[in-house]
Amino acid sequence: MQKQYDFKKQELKWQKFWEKENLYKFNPKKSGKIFSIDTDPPTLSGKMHIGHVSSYSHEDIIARYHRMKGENVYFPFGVDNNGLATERMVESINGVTLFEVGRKNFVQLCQKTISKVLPDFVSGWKRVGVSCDFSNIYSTISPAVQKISQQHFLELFGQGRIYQKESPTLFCPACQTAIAQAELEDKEEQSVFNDIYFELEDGRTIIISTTRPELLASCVAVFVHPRDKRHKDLIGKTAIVPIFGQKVKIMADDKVDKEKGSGIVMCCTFGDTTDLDWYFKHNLPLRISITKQGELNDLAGEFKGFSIKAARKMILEKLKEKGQLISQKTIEHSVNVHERCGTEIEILPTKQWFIKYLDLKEQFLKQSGKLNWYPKYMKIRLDNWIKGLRWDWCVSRQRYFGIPIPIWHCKKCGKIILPSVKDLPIDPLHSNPTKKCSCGSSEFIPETDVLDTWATSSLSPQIALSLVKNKETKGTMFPMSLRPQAHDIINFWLFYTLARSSLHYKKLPWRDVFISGHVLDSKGEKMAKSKGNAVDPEAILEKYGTDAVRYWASQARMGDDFRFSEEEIQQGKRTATKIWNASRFALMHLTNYALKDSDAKNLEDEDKWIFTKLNRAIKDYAAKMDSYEYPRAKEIIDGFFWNDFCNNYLEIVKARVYEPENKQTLKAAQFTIYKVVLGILKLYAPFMPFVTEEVYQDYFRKTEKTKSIHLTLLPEPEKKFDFPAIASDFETAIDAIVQIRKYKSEHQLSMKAELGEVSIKVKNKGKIKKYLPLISKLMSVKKIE
RNA sequence: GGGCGUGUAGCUCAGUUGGUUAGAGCGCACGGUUCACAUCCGUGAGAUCUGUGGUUCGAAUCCGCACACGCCCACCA
Repeated sequence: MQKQYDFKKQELKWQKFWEKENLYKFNPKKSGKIFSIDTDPPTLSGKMHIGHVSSYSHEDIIARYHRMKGENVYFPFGVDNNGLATERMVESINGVTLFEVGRKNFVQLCQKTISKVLPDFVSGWKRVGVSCDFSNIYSTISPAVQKISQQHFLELFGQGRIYQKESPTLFCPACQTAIAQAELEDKEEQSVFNDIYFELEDGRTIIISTTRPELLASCVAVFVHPRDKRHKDLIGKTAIVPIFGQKVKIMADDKVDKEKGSGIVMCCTFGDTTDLDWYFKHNLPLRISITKQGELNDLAGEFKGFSIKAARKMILEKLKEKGQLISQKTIEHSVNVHERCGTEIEILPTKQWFIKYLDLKEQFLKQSGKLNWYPKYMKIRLDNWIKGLRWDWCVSRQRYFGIPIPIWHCKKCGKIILPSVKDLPIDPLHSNPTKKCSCGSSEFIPETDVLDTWATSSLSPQIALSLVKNKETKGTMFPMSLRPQAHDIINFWLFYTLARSSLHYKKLPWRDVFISGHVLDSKGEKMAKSKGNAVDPEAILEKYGTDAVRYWASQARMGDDFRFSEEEIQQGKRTATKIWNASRFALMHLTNYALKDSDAKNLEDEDKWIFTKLNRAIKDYAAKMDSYEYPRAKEIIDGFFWNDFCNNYLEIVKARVYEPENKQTLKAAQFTIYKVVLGILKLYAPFMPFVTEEVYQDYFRKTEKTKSIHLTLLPEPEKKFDFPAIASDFETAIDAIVQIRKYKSEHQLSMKAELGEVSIKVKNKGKIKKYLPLISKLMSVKKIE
């Protein structure tokens, strides 16, 4: 063994070893309880960030723990390379836009680019030591996954839960697609609040304040608050919209904010979601003046063809000319933007496909209640979201690189034609139905929309399990054991998966849900590229090694965001070095020692003490791990290893192994060292898989036989090594040692200094009488009272 | 506006079902080792447990209120 632990060399070596040995390959035939993880497939959008390192470390600690408990762990890996995010990546890598190259070429380019970047992408996860089965990974755009997704779509169609409807939809003019409620994000924007005169039919004038004057052409009503005394007499009157001249009714609705502006508000189809509510509630006419491209249309007359922003400026100028713009003031307000591109969303009537599920809110809430939530309070977040749902799930997207909606429309009678399941996956653009339409026509119009990525990701348990080839085993694996994920996508991934599982199987998708947090910068602020405070995981892994970084990650409390801390990583590195070093030192004394259970007969009290402590640590550790409290488990093993084992046990046993009084006591010490070091390594293995493997391979493999520490079983508390009474007495002896050390420290003496004449007072002298010779020898003290 | 969470040593965090002197790591001070440790070990200082009112023989822990911070949702004309 080399003199110093070279993490770079060793980590790479063991990573390759695991891969070569297919160590983490799932074996469906293996006996034992299955622990299956619905791994979150990272989005193939370039680089792994520090948050990935953290969250996959968490999952991996859990996976490794269960594997070492003897469970058959199914820990699959997939990449999400379906949809808008991938399109954007492909565009930026290749320096083209999809509009330039056309749909067919673009899809090909996507496939090509994906296969190019995938190996590098996956290697990042391997470097983090994630023990997924990388021999068989899935991709959400693969034909197999397309088939699963389309098949489930057809199933919902059969249930009557898929419908297409022209309906006001959240629409992103930049991405040219419909988006879902969950894809909205708030953005603080500066805007101008414009006070505009409206004339009434009876000649009076009112003032209306708006930030969106370009929508005047879409104005369909004016609202006041029903209990606003100032405007009571306006209700029922008719106003004339400036410039465009349409006559609109003035109505009352209690959603109007009396304090805002003049307390009179115009309703346009559609300026925001309130307009939408009013449109439905008051049965208002539809006046759309904006196109999907974000320009004004015919209805806007002279402003047709201008962008929203340009038109806003022009209309304001015209109002000014006419004397109808009274005042303007700059305000900060938040607007709804598309989370993928930051563009302000519009509400436009478009034809979209929906999954009907608003009627199932109660059922979803019930399912949420049946899940085991870690931490518990995250359930409330999901429940609030479910209660607040207002729209059915819009699953169609007007994108190119996605899973096609498997539908044709008959050109003659308009009937919807579905493919049969055995022909899936299909792209209606490139294939035709196998039969004529019932009306006799054989001409079809393909559906051009693709499915929202969440419509596919929500089937992740089905996708993950599709990789399991053994049918019998697969049948027992749903619901899965665990869904690990971050709290930011509870409303997306977690909810949608729960909903799909409910719709298709009337079952929970998993038993447990584990929620992790985000990584903040060292000051506790959100990391963002724009702020320049993002941490590059490559550099950190390079500098400190994976074990050290995982050590930092494993301090994160479940559900909580936590800070990036280079100090904690350094602590991790120290721990890895200490594990390597202490093991090396301890095992140095075991050359030529062959483990024999009979050696346990001659255990000294310090051996019995450390065994008792180990038993305790094992028990506490397991309890914490079982409830996903790995930071606490790590603390337990840290304390046992560093304090009890290194600083106390090794220091005490040193003399015994250097100069043993007899063979029996030496062998008892060697027996203890063997067992305890191996125990420590195993307990650390889920956290620090590399350094523990290094020591295991170097010393234990030849005797333990199992080819990797990660395939061994965790130690269990053993009754024959439990000596509570002796341990308690021995603990008192250690207290006495502490008192002697204190005396020496206060007198600025070396710990080795001989205290011949000085007598030291210790507590509980009676209890530790039998240890006085040992203490006296260890601490070089003659007189102890 | 609604919901959730957090507030404990200079910093980051533990504190199980309320129970004798509130813990750890880092940092700090002092000392010792350097024949296991690109170090390590020891000793120590440092906390009116955010505030406030209550329940109790007893509260960091339970309850009410207030304040601060963070997040989610809604609003955002």
